[in-house]
Amino acid sequence: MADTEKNAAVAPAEHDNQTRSRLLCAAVDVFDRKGYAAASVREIVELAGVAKPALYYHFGSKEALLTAVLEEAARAFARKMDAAMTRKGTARERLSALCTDLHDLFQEHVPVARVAHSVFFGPLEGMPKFDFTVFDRQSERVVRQIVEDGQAAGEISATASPSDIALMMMGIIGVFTMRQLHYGVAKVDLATLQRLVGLLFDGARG
Amino acid sequence: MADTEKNAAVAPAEHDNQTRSRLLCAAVDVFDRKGYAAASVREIVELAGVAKPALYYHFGSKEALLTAVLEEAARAFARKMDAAMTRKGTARERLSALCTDLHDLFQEHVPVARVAHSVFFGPLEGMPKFDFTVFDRQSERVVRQIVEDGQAAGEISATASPSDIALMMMGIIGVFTMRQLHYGVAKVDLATLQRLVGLLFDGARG
DNA sequence: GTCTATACAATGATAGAC
DNA sequence: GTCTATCATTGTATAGAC
Repeated sequence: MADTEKNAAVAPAEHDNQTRSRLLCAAVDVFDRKGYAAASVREIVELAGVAKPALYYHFGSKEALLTAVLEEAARAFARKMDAAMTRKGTARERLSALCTDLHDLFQEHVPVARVAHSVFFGPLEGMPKFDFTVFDRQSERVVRQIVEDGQAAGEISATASPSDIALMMMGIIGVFTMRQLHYGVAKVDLATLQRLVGLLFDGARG
Repeated sequence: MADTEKNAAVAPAEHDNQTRSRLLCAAVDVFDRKGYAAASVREIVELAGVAKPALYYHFGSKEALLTAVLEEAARAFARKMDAAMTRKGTARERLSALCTDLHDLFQEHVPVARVAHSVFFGPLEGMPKFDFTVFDRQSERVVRQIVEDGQAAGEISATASPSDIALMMMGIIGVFTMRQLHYGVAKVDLATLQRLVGLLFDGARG
């Protein structure tokens, strides 16, 4: 009873996650275009080129499929944030680089980012249990760290509130992200992004 | 044939828009909790205490019901923005007041604001045709006007880009709005809001 | 204007063969 | 692991009485 299903070879589950990844890819596309609630499993499996039970075999439910998409997105986000944490340079340079990194990350994965964004701003009921505050907490943690380093180096006023500056950075990140993911509004290019960080440092007063 | 239905009195349609307003109110509540796509007309009419055909008599479809909600929200938003445009004071005071006004507007109508926010960040397909850029354009227009007035009065650096400052303001508005409408993240209080505007003027450098 | 009763399509999920 | 065939449920919308 213990070795009834592992009598093949050394590889336990090496057949092909091709079906699984095809389903994930199709799910992102349909969730993005229709929204999670309005997306039908029928359309997802047709786009993936598999039958319906394959989805339920690999994920168990439509809800679990969305969870899998979000968890993969959260891991990619966390990797970028960790990289931003250890980068060297002035606070201004590091915050600019953080914005550029996030800009590039979202640009490379627009559909996934749109799904995550949409679910984050969507309703609570009928949604999978997913702690979206990880994005917020990770962002704030990294920005606060950079700000405190900048204060220690004398680049940022010692009397300034790190959490206020972190909020301003979240605002900058929010505004360019929104314009990157939402159709119909003009995108913020990288040069403008750099100027916004500069404006936060230097002030509008002049 | 011309006067077959207006032979009653002077009042043409004064019976009671009670059913209509009850439906609008119930729609906001259900759209907020379930999201537009997952909201069922059955739940809406039950909450409103009317039967299903009453909804289709007054609005024609579930989609038109959402449109009615959004249009009312857009009118309330436009009124606040017009008021902010004509307010007197320094640029700093006017931008602070603008933030406070929007904060209060959203606070008084959290469910409606959540619905509008959710649809704005939601999918395109299956949604009513609604030009969400009116919010963006109105905000930018008002902020730019205040910034240009501030530059003319010497309160804001003449070399600063009005559109950059407008983007920063949109970021501030975005970050406190997001934290006001989304459950699970700490709200930004009014005092912090004032400090953020101050930070935009004075800069983090100190 | 508002109701009861219903038409009819589409949904998420499963049983059982292979 | 993947399929065909099917289930029970729920969805939006409407016909017709009052």
